[in-house]
Parts: sequence; structure tokens; C-alpha cells
Amino acid sequence: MLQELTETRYGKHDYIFREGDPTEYFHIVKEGTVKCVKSTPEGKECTLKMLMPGDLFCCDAAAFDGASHPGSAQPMGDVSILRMKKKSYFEMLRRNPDAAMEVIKYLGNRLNEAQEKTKDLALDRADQRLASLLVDLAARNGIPDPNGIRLTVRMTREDMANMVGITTETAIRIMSRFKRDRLVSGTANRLLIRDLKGLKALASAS
Amino acid sequence: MLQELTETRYGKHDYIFREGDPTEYFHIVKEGTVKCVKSTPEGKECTLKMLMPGDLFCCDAAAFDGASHPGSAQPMGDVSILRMKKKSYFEMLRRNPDAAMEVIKYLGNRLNEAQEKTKDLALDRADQRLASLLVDLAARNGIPDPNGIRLTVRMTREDMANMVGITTETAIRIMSRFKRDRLVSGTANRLLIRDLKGLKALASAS
DNA sequence: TAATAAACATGACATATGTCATGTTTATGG
DNA sequence: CCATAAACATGACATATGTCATGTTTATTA
Repeated sequence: MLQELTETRYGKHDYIFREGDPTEYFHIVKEGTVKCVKSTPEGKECTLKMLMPGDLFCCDAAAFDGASHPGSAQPMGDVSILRMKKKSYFEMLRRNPDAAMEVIKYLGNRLNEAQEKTKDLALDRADQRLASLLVDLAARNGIPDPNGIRLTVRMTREDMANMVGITTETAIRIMSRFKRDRLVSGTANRLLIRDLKGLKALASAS
Repeated sequence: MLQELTETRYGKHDYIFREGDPTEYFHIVKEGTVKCVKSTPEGKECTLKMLMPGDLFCCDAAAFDGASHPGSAQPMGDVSILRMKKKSYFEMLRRNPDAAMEVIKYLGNRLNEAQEKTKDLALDRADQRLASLLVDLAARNGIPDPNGIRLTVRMTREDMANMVGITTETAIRIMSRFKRDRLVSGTANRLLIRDLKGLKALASAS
């Protein structure tokens, strides 16, 4: 079983797979951060989810029951990915009820997350969604720093914009304001959360 | 196994469960249409999904791996719901790999749908999202009619608004325009899709 | 390290959508 | 069937966010 897992490394400018590619493999993030992206014919992009070590993707779950990837997967920096043929994976799950149950739970949680994101997009303002993203990343990706919490993932204003459904300009403006208000500092390569409580308050403000 | 399934009927003003209720049961829609709703402390609502016969909910998948329902489930008209204790359901899946695989596929598709919805909210205009909703319902819920396709589910402008993330007023204005352009006619109790092609064109217009 | 591209920044203005108010029509339940 | 509430409609106006333009700063990589 384990011998059917292969490891591949990717860099910033690679694609792990593109929208429309056939879904031959099942993937797991081993190292680094991967983003799942959907784009329109006009070139607009929307980042659905950042995947971190241990995450399955299956980002686009059609890997399970569909013919082609409904979105692309791109590394954010250097990453290492484990892959297994879809067929082997299915067989493994069929023989191993505990593993299947774990996958059901994982997918359930992912569905939940996706629905929470839908609600945020529908009901929250742009600055709340951006604050929310930063709070979330501080927990998932942050390391302690003398002045707050440092994010280890590289994330440009454009990345943030695509993650919360706004334009790059709006993301820049909001981040400028957050900086002025001493909530955050730094740019893509070195983002620092300086006031987590303040961001949390903003994220859930009416 | 089957004897652990119980059936319950609900009417328009009932709740099947509310946000925050413990997730004791696993549910299946037998008859009618159910909506999954999340709401904010301020009373704003967002409808995540309409469930029709055969759908599992698990609308909020935390029924699988969480303590309390992250959203409420409300009938749209009269419905009939099958329920099974979560524990029995888990046991059944563990003994029945085929059933577990089906659930994995179902959840994968639901996750996919949710992500498609996220993309629409992030990148499409209000009128496109509303057109898209009507096209989708015509296929899932429509019956042929001399003048087009009739929707069998009762759906107010407010319902539509909550489903596509806009205000009721905006939904009413857009529907007024659609009516003027002979794309649709009727109100909540009797909605008619008069020009499916026109709606489809609008839904995917740049 | 120099050249080039990417990222960040900000102003001016456009516009889609929200908000609030008011009235009419239609449906519902006692 | 009548009374009441829900749904639909539309105007006037507010505002959040998008668009386009231009410039600076910061990072890449040749």
C-alpha cells in the first residue's frame, strides 16, 4: 500500500495540476502550502482554500467521483506532495473501514468550512473577511515573534484578495489601514500579526 | 438496520433542527424540499443549499464529526424526513464499505458544489447568480408547462435573495427586470421559467 | 549587482448593491 | 370570507467596492 505513494516537489511557478486536467491521482500535502484556485475565462481568480501538511486534495473533491479537476492546485513557495493512483486509493479505503470513516469525517469538516466561507462572502464586509483570514492564518501558520505572530507562508496582497473575494487594490487599501491601526505589519515575504485581538474584534464586528 | 430509520413530517413554519442543536441524528430528505440556513446575530440569513429527495444532511457535515449543528434546516413547504441515530449510521457504514464509498463520493460532490458557489459569490454579479439559481432549479425541480418550465417548490424573492447573497429588495428588482425581459413570470407559489436559454446566457455572460 | 519584474501604494472616479421609506397586491388562517 | 400578515414593488439616496491610472518600493534572477 505505502509503496504506491510517490513524492514530488514543486516550486513557486509550477502547477501541481490545472483546471480541467484528468483526475488520475489522489494527493496529500507533505510540506509547504498549496492553494486551490478556480478561474474565469476573463482571467479573474478565486482561491478556495489553502492546504497545509496533512491536508488531502481532493481540494476539488471530484478527484473522487469526476473526470476532471474543477480547479487548479498551485504551490505557495516550495512544497512536497504525496500522490497515489486514485484506483489504489479507492481499494485501500474499501478494505479499511477506519480509513474510510476518517475520510468521511475529513470531507464533512471540509464541507463545513466551505459553507462557513460561503456565509462570510454573503454576509460580511471586505475588511471583516480579510481580518478573518489573517486570524485564521495566525493560528494555522503562525510562529511566535517578539512583536506578535509571524506567518511563515508567503502571501501577497493579490493572494489575499483572491482568498476573500475582493480586488487587489481593495486588499492593499484595507491592509494599509490595518497597518496604520497597528494590527499588522510587513509585506508578502514577512507578514506580522501585531494585534490578534484587534483583528478578531474586527472580524466579528456587526 | 432499516428498522432504525424513522420518518417525520414537517410543515412550512417548523424547524427540522436549529443552529446550535446537538447532532444526534443523521437525516435524509424523503419528500419535499429543505433549506440549510445560517444566520448572524443581527438576523441576516444565508441559505447554503436546497436539499431534495435523496439528499443527506449532513447539510452541515458536522453531524459526522462535530457536536452541534452549524446551521438550521427548515422545510420549504411540507416535507418528510428520515432519521437515524448517528451511532447506528456510523456502525452501518463501518460494516458496509460500499455504502461508505457512496457517502465519500456524495460528500465530495457536495464539497465541489459548495466551492463552485464560493466562486460564483466571489466573481459573479447579483443578476448572474440569480439567473444561475433559476437555471439550476429548472433542472432539479421543474416540470414542463405550456409556457416554459414550472418550479414546484415555493420560493419567495426573499428566499432567492438569501440563496444568492443579496438583499430582498435587490432580488425583487432583478426579478422585475427578468419579468420585463420575459425570462420568467409569476411569484413565490407559481414560478415559471419562460426563457431558459436567455437565463443561461445571462448566467455566464462576462 | 544591475536590470527587470513583481508587489505595494494611492488618487479620482464609476457603479453595483444596500438601506430606508412608502404603498400595493396577494395569500393565509381564524 | 374577512382581517391580517406576507410578499411584491419602486423611488431616493447612501456607500462599499471596483476600475483605471500613475508612481514608488521591493524582490528576483540573469
